[in-house]
Amino acid sequence: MPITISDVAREAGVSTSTVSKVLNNWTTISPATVDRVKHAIHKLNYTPNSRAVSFARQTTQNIVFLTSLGKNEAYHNPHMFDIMCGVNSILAKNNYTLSLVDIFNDSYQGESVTRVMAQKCADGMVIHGSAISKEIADLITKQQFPHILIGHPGFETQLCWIDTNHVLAGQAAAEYLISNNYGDVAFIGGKKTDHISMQRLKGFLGTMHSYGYLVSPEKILYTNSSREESYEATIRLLELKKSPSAIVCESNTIALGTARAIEKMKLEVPKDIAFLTFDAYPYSEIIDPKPTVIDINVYDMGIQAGIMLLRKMENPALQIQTYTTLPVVNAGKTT
Amino acid sequence: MPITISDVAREAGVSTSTVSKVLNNWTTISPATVDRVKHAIHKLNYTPNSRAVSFARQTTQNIVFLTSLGKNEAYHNPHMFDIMCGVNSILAKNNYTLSLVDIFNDSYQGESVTRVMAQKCADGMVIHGSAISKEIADLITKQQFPHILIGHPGFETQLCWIDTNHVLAGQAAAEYLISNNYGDVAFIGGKKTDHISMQRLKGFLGTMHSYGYLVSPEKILYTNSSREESYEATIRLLELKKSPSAIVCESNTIALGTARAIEKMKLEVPKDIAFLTFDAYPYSEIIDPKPTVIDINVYDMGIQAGIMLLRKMENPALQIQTYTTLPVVNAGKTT
DNA sequence: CTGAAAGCGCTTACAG
DNA sequence: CTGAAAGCGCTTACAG
Repeated sequence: MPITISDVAREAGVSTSTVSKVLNNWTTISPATVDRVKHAIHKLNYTPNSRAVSFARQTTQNIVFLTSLGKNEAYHNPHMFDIMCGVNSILAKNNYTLSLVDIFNDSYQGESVTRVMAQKCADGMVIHGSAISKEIADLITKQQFPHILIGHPGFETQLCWIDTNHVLAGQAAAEYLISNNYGDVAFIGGKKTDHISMQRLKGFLGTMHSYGYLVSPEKILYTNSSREESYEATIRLLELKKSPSAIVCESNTIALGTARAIEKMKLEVPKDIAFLTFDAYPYSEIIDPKPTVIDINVYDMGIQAGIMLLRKMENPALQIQTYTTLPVVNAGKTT
Repeated sequence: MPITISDVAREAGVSTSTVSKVLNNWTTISPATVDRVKHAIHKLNYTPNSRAVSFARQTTQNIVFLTSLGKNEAYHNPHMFDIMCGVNSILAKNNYTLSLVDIFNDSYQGESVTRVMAQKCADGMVIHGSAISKEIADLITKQQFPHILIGHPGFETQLCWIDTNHVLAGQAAAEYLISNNYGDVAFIGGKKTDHISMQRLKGFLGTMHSYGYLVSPEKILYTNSSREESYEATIRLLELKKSPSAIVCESNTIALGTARAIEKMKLEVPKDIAFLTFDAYPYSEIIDPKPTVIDINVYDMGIQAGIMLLRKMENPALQIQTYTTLPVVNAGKTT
C-alpha cells in the first residue's frame, strides 16, 4: 500500500538506483532525469522509508540520551530536561532523532548501555551525569562508541565530557557588582564540601581581588543551604558595624532566607543593598525583594554537547574534554 | 566484524531460520537444537541487530512523544516531562523505545507528524496537548495512526485522549476537610475563565454541598492568580465577622499570597485555620506555613497513556476517551 | 522438526 | 549518465 522507491522508478521510467541517486543529490544524474524523478516523487507523494534507509546505510540517524530517571525527576532536576531539549534541537536540525534511555531500572551496571551498543539502535550517545559510573565508562571507551558526557565525571577517564564552569559564573557576579560600584561585598555559600558553591566562591573572590577589592573573612559565610541558616547569616552580616553593600547568595534557597532578613531589616534593594543569587530556578521568580540572577544556560550546553557529538561521529579520533558556560546576568527582570 | 545471525548458525551447525526461531521462542524446535543454538549465541555473545529485526518485521518498536518545546519548557512545564518519564517507563518495560519529536520549529502545521507517519519511524505516537491542533488531529485520524493524546483536546475529534480530572481533585480537597471536621470553608480561585480553577471549584463545592455544608458566596473568591490579589483576598476573608476555618487555594501562587496573609494575621496552621493548595509543584515545598497539598500524579497518567497506546496498537478498533486521575493528599509533609 | 528462499526498501560499488 | 545486482541482517511463509 505505501509508496516505495520502485513505484517512483516505474512512474518516472527509470531504475530504482537512479531514483535513489536523485534522492541523495548525486551530481551524476542528468537534469532532465532529475526533473522526471522529482515529478514522480511529487506526484506520488513519496517519502523514503527511514527504516529501510538506515538499514541500507548501516546508520541509524538516532542518538540515545542516557540518563537515570528517579521519581519526580522532572521536578527535582528540570535542568536535565532543559539540556535534553537543547540536545534535541540541534540533533533535529541535523536529521537525527533522540531517544530516551533510562538506566534507573537496570538490573546490573551497564545493562542498557550494552544493549544500545550491541543492538546498534543508535549512532551515538549523550550521557547525563546521573547515568555514569566507572563500569559504564569502561564499556563505552572499550567499544569506542561515540559519546559525550554531560558533567565532569568524578574519576579519571578517557570519556569525552562537557561541563558548566561555575568559576566563571562567580566571576560574572563579581564583575556585575564592580561595574555597579559595589565594593564592600559579602558571599553566603553552602557547606565547604559543596563543590559548586566553592567554585562559585573561588571565581567571585578571584575577580574581586583582581580588581583590588578585598573581601574580609567575616563576610564570607558558609551555611547548610537552608533558609534558616542563611536568614541568620544575613542578619549577622547586616548587624556588622561595617555591613556589606551587596550580598551574593550561592543558591535560591539561601536567597530565600536572605530576602527575609533584608525585609526584616527594612532595607531596600537595590537602594540600600545589592542582592544577587545564582540560578534562575527554582525560586528566583518569587523571591521578594527580587534578586539579580546569575544564571547558566544549560539549554545551550545541550546544543554544544550535540554539536560535539556530531563532530565526534564524523571524526572518531577527536578527543573532547571541555568546560562551557554562558553565565547570564538578569538584573531583577522577569523572563 | 560484529556477530550476525549467520555466525551463530554456522557455530551451531543449523540454518539462520532455525536460529531466528530459537530467538523468537518458536515451539517447533527440538530441545536439543534449542540448546545448541543457545550455546552458540552465548559463546559468540550475539545480540540481534535491532534495526534488521525491525526492518524485517515491519515494525519499529519505537513510539514518538510529540510535543512543542518552547524556551525554558523544562522549568515552565515540568509536568510534561514527568508524564514523559511515565510513558517511557511503561514502554521500556514492553521493549519499546521512546523518541522525542518537537514540533516547535515546524514550518507548517503537521510537518513533523506527517514525516513521522510517512517515514514509518514509529509504531505509535503519544501527543502532548501542546502539540495538538485541528489540522494535526485530522492528519492522524485520516491515517488511523495509533496514538494517544495527553489532555482533552479543545475541539470535537475522533482522537483518543486521556486527561486529568480536576473535578475529582476538588472533591478530594473537600473530603479531606470534612473528614477533619472543617465545615466553614473558603476557596480562592483563579479567574472565572480559568478552566482548571473552575473544575476544581466545581468538585469542591459539589462535595461540600453533598455533605450538607453550604459555602456562602462571600467565601468563594476569584483572583488573577497573583500573590498580591490572593493576599488581599485572604485578608478580606480573615476579617469577616465569621471568618472561615479553612482556606483552599487553587494554585501555588495563590497559596503564596494566602500564606503571607495568614502569617500577617498571626494565625497558626492547622490550629487556627486549615490551609490547602492544589499541586505540589512549583512552590508548595517552600510555602510557610506549610499547606496541605492535593497533588495529581501525572507520572502515573503517563503510564496509563502508554498502556492504552499499546492496547490500541494491538487492537486498532479500540476507541479510548477517558479521564484519569489520582489525587494524592499530602498533609504538610515533605516528600 | 528443519532449511532454502523470498522479502522488507533502500544504497552503492561496479559495469557499461 | 544509467541500471543490474548484491547487500544490509533479519523474519516468515512454504516445502519437505
